Amino acid sequence: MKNEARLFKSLADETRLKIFWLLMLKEELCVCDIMGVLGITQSKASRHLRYLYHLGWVTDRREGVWMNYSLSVAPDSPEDKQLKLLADILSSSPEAQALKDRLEQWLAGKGQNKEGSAAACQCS
Amino acid sequence: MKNEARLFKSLADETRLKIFWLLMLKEELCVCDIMGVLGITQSKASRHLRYLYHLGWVTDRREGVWMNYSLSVAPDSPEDKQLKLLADILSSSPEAQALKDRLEQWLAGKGQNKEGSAAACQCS
DNA sequence: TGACAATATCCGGTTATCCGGTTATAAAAA
DNA sequence: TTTTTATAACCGGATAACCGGATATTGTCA
Repeated sequence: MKNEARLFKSLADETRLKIFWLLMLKEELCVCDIMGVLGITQSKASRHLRYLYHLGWVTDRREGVWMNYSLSVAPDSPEDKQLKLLADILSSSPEAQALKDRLEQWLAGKGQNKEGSAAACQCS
Repeated sequence: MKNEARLFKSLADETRLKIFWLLMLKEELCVCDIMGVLGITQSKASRHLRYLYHLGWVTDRREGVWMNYSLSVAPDSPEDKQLKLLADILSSSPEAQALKDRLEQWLAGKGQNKEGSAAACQCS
């Protein structure tokens, strides 16, 4: 059952849990979005995203300089059920609601400057 | 979301996962059952069981010298749904099936000697 | 009471995890 | 080509997790 334990280990870190939550809310986010919304260092954001990537939880999509991440579970797969349950658990947390607000605020601010272009990442 | 992370951390250890699985199969087991079926030291079995106890996943019931543990989730509670999903995930593992066999074998062997008494724990 | 059996806790050693800071890579822009 | 920007990988150091063996605790029985 080593695989199963490893699966849960990926959910056992608060930062990774928040990243899961953000990606369930938004579909696709770049590293600098995660950094900005969670207020963490680039090193930390990237490290956890690669961790999830190597486990197969997320896929990456390059868009010029930006690396976009999104959840990569097939609909109706066991992983999909697990994610739905995870969303259930997280959504009842007040902290998760606050994060949702911060995400929307962040994305709105991003849309203002250079709304024609792909993105405007005023990181730090 | 610290609480949620801690919750998943309790599932992130292979031994604890196996203990969960055994308790889902049998309802109530003493420490020496866990030791015997999993082939682990007494120290290890007891430590993980206390860990789960302090998290509220299991309850203990003293029966003379023996300490019996059982899952303590209320029916239809969020934790109950989590456990059902956990059972789902684990049951598809071949290792889990093997464990189930070993458990039945162990319990059968236990019933033979002293079948009138509460138990006969030929530990080690 | 003393001896014993099952379990809990303590001790130290090893390993894994997480972090910030730094450096390397890759794509765009100048 | 050089520079800049976004990201990935690497490097110690601090902390936490896990383990086996030893010891303490608790209940039972003679």
